[in-house]
Amino acid sequence: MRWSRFYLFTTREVPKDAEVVSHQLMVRTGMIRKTAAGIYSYLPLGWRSLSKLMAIVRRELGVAGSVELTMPAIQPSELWKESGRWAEYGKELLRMDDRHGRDFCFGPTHEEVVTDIVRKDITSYRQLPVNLYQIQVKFRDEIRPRFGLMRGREFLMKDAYSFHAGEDSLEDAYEAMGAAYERIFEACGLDFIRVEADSGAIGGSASHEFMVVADTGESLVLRCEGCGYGANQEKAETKGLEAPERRSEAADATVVPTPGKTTVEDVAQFLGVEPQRVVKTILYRTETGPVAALVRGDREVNSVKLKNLLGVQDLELAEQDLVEQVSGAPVGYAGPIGLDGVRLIADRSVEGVTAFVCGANQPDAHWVGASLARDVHLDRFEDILLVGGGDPCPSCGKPLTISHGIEVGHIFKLGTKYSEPMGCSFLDDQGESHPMTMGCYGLGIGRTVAAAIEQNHDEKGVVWPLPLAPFEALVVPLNMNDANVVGTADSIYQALLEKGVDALLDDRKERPGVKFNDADLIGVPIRVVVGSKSLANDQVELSLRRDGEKKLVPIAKVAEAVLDEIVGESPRPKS
RNA sequence: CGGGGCGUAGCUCAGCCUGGUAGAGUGCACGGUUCGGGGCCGUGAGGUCGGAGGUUCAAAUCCUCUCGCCCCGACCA
Repeated sequence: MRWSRFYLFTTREVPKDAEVVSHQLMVRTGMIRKTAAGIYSYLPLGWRSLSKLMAIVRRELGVAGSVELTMPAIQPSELWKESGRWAEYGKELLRMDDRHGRDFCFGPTHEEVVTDIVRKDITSYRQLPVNLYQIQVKFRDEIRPRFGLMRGREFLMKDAYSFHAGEDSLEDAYEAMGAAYERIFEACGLDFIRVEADSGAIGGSASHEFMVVADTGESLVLRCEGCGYGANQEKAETKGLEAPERRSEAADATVVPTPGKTTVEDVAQFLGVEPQRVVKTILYRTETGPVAALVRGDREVNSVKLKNLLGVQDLELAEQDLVEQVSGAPVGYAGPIGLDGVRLIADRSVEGVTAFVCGANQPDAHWVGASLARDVHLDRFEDILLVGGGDPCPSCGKPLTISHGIEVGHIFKLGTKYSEPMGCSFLDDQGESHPMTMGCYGLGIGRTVAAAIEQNHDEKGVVWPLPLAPFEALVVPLNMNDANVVGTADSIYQALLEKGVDALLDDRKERPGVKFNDADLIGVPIRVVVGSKSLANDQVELSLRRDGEKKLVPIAKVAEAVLDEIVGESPRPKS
């Protein structure tokens, strides 16, 4: 491709609405253009990188046994009503109606559509398993789209769905897809981790996320350096926290005034105890009534764990009125002692806490010297703890580290969540009908490319890993008025094309400085600079964007040398 | 959904408080110079000041409404 005929316009200015590097660079390099909030056009340079990723995805999913199709972006409400999600899915679902007043939505995901397809074709266990995928534009009406392609409203996603006669078959597909994801992200040169994720209250028996470690990531992941355990924060467990020092417990707990002390920190300081000795009582509202969650004062409740444990649909922090109604005191003074008519769920972190402090269920007062055994009767302790960095690993006990991650892929064992209500069933060898067991597998195309930039850039611009680079090599003639320079550059460019190298020729009549800066910005991995000085010795300059080291190469051997670099840059299989 | 901020040239922004001829840098066009890291000199084109209404002799500037965009928050008692 000749730059002068390509559609590629870089900018020096950083767009004011771009906060993260990947967004800034994608705009500055002319990869994307915002069309509306959270909605982007993919310009030619960006589309080339996205296409490279899509090619890798197609290749690896083929290996995993998934078959490509394309489903409609616009979906009829009937299917969503069948699965129940028309009512469940909130405002993120973009709904619309047609001229006849029929309801539709712009698909944020395609479980309903694919299930509808499969139930019409598959009737026997002999036809299973089935594994289908598509790469398609989706829409989720996010409250706050941000970070460019990282969290857009419209986005490109690969989504795959598998259908099985049973758990074993699902397990096979799940592993095959997980392995494919690892190959894909490895091919992209990404530093990623696979972590356990929450699989929700309904259906799913397992779920993993693929996270790219980056400070700009919006998710939190916990990892163990020791044994390789990894989980996102919603799912993460811990071996058990060290209990605060035991205290002998007085005969009775007493209520003390704590005027205006509504936070654990304030109460602990006011009473002169460690926050670990406070038991925190958090009230939630659910569709099955209020719930009180107990957690050690220095820790937080993991509401996802709590929600799963209770098996409820809705779980939200109780509003002020409900808190007063349930605890008889304003927010800040709830406690487990004498808290009637509310389900009490205690985290394991409170188990060993003796002589503790807790809210007295009356305004401006707390209990001190309370005892679990004497004052609160709890049958058991649950895991509803939000695990943090430093907590012991659940499998080996070493301290976990916490980091931000960008979720680039998510694989999920769905079970029969969709197949059952939608009647997607098959006959087994006994002639009995069963709903199919399903898996689904998502991979964010735009987000993965953004993550790759997030992880591969310097102060001058993008430093593309070769597999995702929009071009593999850039040929830069420095002086467009020098016929020899232009001619040599052109013949090198042609030679590269003949060898199958994805090459870009910067044939613009620009000053060298402009060309160098643009070259650094767009980050093409291999650069061939043709200048009159080295040309005098029949040499050109070859360098890699990654390290910038220049070496002189005879003109006749340039194409060969570029090929060598491409081979050298290609990811090697991990042993 | 709550709070805050911003909409002025293609882009980044001044001007608004204190009403009176629409500005800079960059980009773009043309000419010259330069030709290995966004060089220099000159000339020029380019703006319904987001939109509507109001106040005023006069509104980018003050008031009201509206649209768009951005940021923060949306929970730990």
